[in-house]
Amino acid sequence: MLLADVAAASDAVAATRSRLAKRAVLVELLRRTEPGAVPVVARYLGGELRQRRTGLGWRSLTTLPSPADTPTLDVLEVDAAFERMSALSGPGSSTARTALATELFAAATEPEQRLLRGLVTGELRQGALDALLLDAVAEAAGVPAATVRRAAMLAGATEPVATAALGAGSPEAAVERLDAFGLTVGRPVRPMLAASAPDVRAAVEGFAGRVVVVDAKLDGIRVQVHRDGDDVRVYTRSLDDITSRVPEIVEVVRGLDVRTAVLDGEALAVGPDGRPRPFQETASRSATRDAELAASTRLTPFFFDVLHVDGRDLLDAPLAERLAVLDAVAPRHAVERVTTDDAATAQAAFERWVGAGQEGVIVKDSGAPYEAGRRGSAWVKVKPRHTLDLVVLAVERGSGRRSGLLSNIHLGARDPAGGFVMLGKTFKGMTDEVLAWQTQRFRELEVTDDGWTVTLRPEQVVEIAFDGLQRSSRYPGGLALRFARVLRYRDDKAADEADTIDTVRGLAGG
DNA sequence: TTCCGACAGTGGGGTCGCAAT
DNA sequence: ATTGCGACCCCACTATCGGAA
Repeated sequence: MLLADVAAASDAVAATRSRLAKRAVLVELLRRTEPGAVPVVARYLGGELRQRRTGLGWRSLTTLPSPADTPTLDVLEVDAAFERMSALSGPGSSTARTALATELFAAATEPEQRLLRGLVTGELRQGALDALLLDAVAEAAGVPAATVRRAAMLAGATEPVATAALGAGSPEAAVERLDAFGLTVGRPVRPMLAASAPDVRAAVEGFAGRVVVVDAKLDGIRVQVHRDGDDVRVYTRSLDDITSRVPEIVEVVRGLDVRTAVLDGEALAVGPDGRPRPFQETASRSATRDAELAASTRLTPFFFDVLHVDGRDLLDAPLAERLAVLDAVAPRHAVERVTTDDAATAQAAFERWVGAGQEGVIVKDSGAPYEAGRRGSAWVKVKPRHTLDLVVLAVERGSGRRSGLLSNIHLGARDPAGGFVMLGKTFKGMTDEVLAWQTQRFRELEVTDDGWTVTLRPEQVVEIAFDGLQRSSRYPGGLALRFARVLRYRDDKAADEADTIDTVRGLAGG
C-alpha cells in the first residue's frame, strides 16, 4: 500500500462533513489494504503514528524539503523510517533525526507531506479519528460496531483489533476473534470517563430518582493498577506504564489481600494534615524519574472502582456490587463516598469535601456497569466554579475552523496602582456568534498587530469562569487561572470596574 | 419530526527530560 | 548553566451528524 493512497483517502475524508461518507472512504481503503499493512494503515487513518514518540514536533517541521512529484513511498517503509527516528537518543540524535525526517519528507508528494505532518503533530484534522475508524473497521469486516468497540476498549488499542477483524477471512471468524478480547490482567483497558454538570442538584436529578453513588473527586492523576501475584503494573489515563516511577503505589497494592486485581483510582500527594497538596506537586512527582525527588513526595492511591478480582471480571456488574468488592479488597484505600437518592445529601457531601480541599464530586448511577472508554452519562462530575470580571488585553488569530477569526483572548486583572496584570488566556466557551462579535469588536480596539497577536486598548470586560488559581512562572503576577473559559462579555462594566489583582490574590491565599 | 448522544476540533497551564547552545 | 522542544499530566467547551425517541 502506497502512502499516497492513504493521503488521498485522508483528503477525501476531510472533504466531506458527512460521517457516513467519511466512513465509506475509510472502509474502501481498509478493504484493499494488504494484511501486512493493516496495522500501519489503520493507525494512520485514525490520525496517529505507530510510534508513541518520535522526537519530532511541529517546530521541527517548519522548514520542509520541496515535495516529490511522483508517489513512491510505501506505508511500511514510512513506518520503518519513524521507527528509526524513535530509536535515536543521545548526543547527535537531533541532527540524525532531522536528517531522517528530511529524507522522508523529500520523498513525499505534497498530499503525503500534509498527511505526515498531521500524523507527527497529532493534528490531522480530517474530521475522523479513532471512533470513526472503529466503525469503519466493523463495516469492512462485516461485524457489528459494538463488537469492535468493546474489543478496542478491552484491548486498550485499536490496532490489534483492526488486525484481528480484517484478517479473519469471514464475519463469523471476525466475531469469534473479537470476542476473545476479554479483560486481561496486565493489559490496560480504556478508562471510563465522566460527563459534567453545572451543580450537584442537576447531576442528581439527571438520574431521575435512582440511587446514586457520590464519590469525592480527587485532584491527582488517574491510575489503573493491575496486580498478578507479586507483579504490579501502574498505568495512566492514556495507558502509559508508569510503574517504575511510583514504587509507593506498587507497595500499597502488593499489600492488599488478593492474588489478581484490576483497580481504578486517583493518585495524589497528601500533606501531613491529610489535606491534598496542590495538583502541581502531584504532577511534578509523577512526572519525574529522579529518585531523590521521588522519595521526597509520596503519592497515595485512592481507588473508586474495581474491574477484576481473583479471576472474576466485574466490568458488567452494577457499580454497587463492584464497590462492595472494592471495600472488601482495599478498605483503607477507597475514595470517600456516600450513597443516596437525595440531592441535599449529595450537596452536603460536596460542600464537606470541597471544604477539605478536594476538587468536587462525581455522581454515579449505582446500577451502571463499567463502560470502558466511554464518556457516557453514568458518571457525572461537579466542581465548584469561580468567576472574575477581567479585561481583554490582546487576542490571537484562530486556526482551523477558526481561521479568519480572532480567537484566543489574553486576560488581565486590574492593578490598583495602574495598568493590568495578565493571568492567562482562553479560547473556550465562545459560540460562533461570540467569535464573530469579538472579531469585529477587537478590530475596533486594535493597537498593534504582528500577524499573530493583536494587542488592544484595555477596555473590554469579560466574565470568566475558572476552576482555581495555580502558581505561575509565566505570568507577571505569579498566578494563572486553571481552565479559564468565557461566560459572557460585559458591556455594562467599564475596565476600571473590573476585578483587581488584589481580589485574585485574596482568592489564591484563601 | 425533534431530540440528544457521541465525536472532533480548538486550544489552555504546568512539569519533566533531553539535546543543543 | 541555560534554553527550547517534545511529551504528557490535568482539562472545558461548542458544533455537528445521525440514530433514537
